[in-house]
Amino acid sequence: MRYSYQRETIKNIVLSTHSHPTAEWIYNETKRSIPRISLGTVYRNLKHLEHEGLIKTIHDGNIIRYDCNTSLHDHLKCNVCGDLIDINKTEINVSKNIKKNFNFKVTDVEMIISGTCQKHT
Amino acid sequence: MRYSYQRETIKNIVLSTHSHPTAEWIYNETKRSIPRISLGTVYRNLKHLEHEGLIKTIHDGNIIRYDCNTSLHDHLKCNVCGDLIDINKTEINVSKNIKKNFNFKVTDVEMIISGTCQKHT
DNA sequence: ATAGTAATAGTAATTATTACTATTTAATTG
DNA sequence: CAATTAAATAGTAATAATTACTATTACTAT
Repeated sequence: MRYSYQRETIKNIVLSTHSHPTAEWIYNETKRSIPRISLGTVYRNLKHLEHEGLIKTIHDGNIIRYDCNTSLHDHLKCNVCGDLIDINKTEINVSKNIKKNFNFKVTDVEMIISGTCQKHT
Repeated sequence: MRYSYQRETIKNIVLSTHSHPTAEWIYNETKRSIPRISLGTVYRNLKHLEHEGLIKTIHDGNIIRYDCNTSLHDHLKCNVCGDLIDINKTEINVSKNIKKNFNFKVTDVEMIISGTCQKHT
């Protein structure tokens, strides 16, 4: 992987927020230091960073968000404000049971719990 | 809700398969009996059927699939063949714990477990 | 310093979904 | 039963997120 200033900048931006940003948000942030950056460059580098295991993707409805928290965790999604809240994995041994019962080799578990967060009570 | 032959046909098609079809697939199936049906009609009626609680949506990556199984269950997604396999809810009391620990009112839990299914071992 | 090639910018294309509008059709009423 | 009304449709256009393409730029090894 050859060095690129664009990728380094994108990496720093994504790793410095816990807000589960979209590609569009990251694009706009990156433009602040690299005004001529291309949206394609952002997408390409986010893929690279994911491949390297530095970030993870979250499928939030039908848009993709990026998460600098690569540890095992799930998300609470508030239907009112749209916020995604990190929570610890609620079911650690899901893989083992699935493997046993379905002969299915688990590589990833993605859980999104929707509802209303405490801000709207 | 006024009767429509289109909606009735779409409903029967979705309720008669467990293959978690996409809107496109449902559109093509429906065209076999209603050749001039519009894709917009399919989307609109799938929304209606979901609203009535007759079907559920599954967010598979960034496309939407439709599921006639409205009971509480999760999905195994095979990364090789793309198949979605129904499994019973692995964590029934997730809502209660989340409610308690995060003051978050859960309305839906969507979990997709990715990996490799038994067909590829 | 140069050559080679990976990465980029800018733009076009693609895919899934939603919006729009003139026309059709189901249901209601006199 | 014919006329009225409004919901639903067909066909098309628009939108949004993402990917593909290509000429140019810029890292890096020699």
